[in-house]
Order: sequence, then structure tokens, then C-alpha cells
Amino acid sequence: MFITEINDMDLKQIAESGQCFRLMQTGENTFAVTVSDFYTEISQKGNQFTFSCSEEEFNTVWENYFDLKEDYGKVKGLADPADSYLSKAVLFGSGIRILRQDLWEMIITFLISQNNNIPRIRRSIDLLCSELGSLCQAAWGQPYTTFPGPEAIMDAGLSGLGRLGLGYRDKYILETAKHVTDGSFDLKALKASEYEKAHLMLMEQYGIGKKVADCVCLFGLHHIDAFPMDTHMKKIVEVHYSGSFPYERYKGYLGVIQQYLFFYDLKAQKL
DNA sequence: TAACAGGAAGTAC
DNA sequence: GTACTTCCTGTT
Repeated sequence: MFITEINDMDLKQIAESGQCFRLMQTGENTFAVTVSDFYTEISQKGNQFTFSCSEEEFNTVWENYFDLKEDYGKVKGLADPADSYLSKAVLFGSGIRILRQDLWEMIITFLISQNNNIPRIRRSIDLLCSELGSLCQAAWGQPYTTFPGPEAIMDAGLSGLGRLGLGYRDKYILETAKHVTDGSFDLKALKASEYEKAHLMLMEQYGIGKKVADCVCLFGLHHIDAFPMDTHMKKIVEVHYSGSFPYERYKGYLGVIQQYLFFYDLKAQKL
């Protein structure tokens, strides 16, 4: 167990922000999260966080995952006070961070996300993990499943993917798994690439268009200037920015700004 | 209650 | 510009 203080972080907001689908709320103030082979449970009270893992694992895995070296207070301070919509969005989603998630998982996750809704995306990913992932056990006995790698997806084939509610996206996922296993889609090279190059490499894949490529760049590669333009963002830019967003002003943090705006549109309008 | 229409973090053709 | 899978949501 490891207890620490973290500012500008709200697990509930992050879990609902649509950037990750495997940060699960398990109690009023508790969450469970998995990345590659690691699993931890976290409870939050204000800015006090209790991780169920060791301090060592926190330092090697979770500090990076939650992007704790970045000062999000500073980023929020950049918001133009004259921009009342952005100011409200930043206040509303003040505990959002851009997680440093697994690249392969992000590729598959955002392939699933296209023309889809969040509850259904979550359900597909849950099924994908429970059907094709590996069953593991935390040090204290809690079972969890990992996200299936490309080989597991290849083994499942189209018939194995059929029960997961993926719809027409199943063939995109299988094709991507195939290209990763045969080496024609090199994830290491993708990781080593700059944003523009990475975006092009992603767009070459069957089923990955501009928007999904930007999501993978932002959430899987931490290219923080990626600005995924989906239906919510199109509407926001149209309605609140007369069709032109001040990209230049926020260069270096565009992805974070996008996430505040997206989350505000997603959640606040429904209250 | 159950059926139904409309919509959903888009992309390929 | 249209088809695409299937589930979620709100409305009869």
C-alpha cells in the first residue's frame, strides 16, 4: 500500500472522460485500473490517494500512467479568462489528466469507438478482455484480466470477435492485429515517431481515419498537441468559437484543452 | 410494458 | 454522398 498526495486529479472525472475505458469505479471513492500486466486499486479523498500497490510499483508504473510529472494547474492557468466557455469547462473538469496508456490498447479501443457510444464501447472492451485477455491475480488475491495482445486477437479470428458487439469494426481490429504480428505495422517505430509521422502511419491502417489516429496519438503516444475532432468538438468549435478555435494560443497543450472542452460538452450539458 | 426511432469519440467506398 | 453493426436512450 502506498499513500500520496496528488493535485489536479479526480479519478471519477478521468474515468468518465472518454479517454480510457478500463478505469472502473468499484466503490464511492475507489477505482480499479489495469495497464499491461499491472493492476491496482486506488481510493481518493480530496487530494489524498491510497494505492493498493507497493511504493516501487507506484514509482515505476502509476506515476507515469497518471502523468504525475505534469503540472495541470499550470495548464489550466493558460486558459484565456475572456473565453468564458473554456473557463467553465476547465473548472468543470479540473481533475482531468491525459493518461499515458498502452499504445496497442489505445489503437484497438479507438477503432471500437468510431461511430459508437460510450456505454457500448465500454461493454465491447469488457468483453474483449474477459473473453480474450489473460486472467491474472493481484498480490492480495484480486483477479483481473489483461487487455488481449495482437496474437490473442489473431487466434480468436472473426468468429471469436463476433460475440463482442463490435459490429463492422471487427474486421478493422483483426486486420490491425495481423499487421502487428507480421511486422508490417511496427509499433516500436510508431512510438519513436514525431506526431505528424505517427499520425500518417496510423492513417495507413485499415479502419483508422483522422479522428481515431488523433486519439491514439494523444492517449497512446502522449502527443499532447493532438486535437481529435469528433462530433462534440465540431459542435463546440462551431457554436462557441464561430468555426475557428484559437489553436496557436494553446500550442503545447492542445490535447489537454480538447479534453476539458470534450468532457464539459459530454457531461455538463446533461445536468 | 414493449416496441420503435434516432443517435452514437467515423471510416471506407 | 451513402452504407455500415449494434446498442443505448428517450418517446409512444
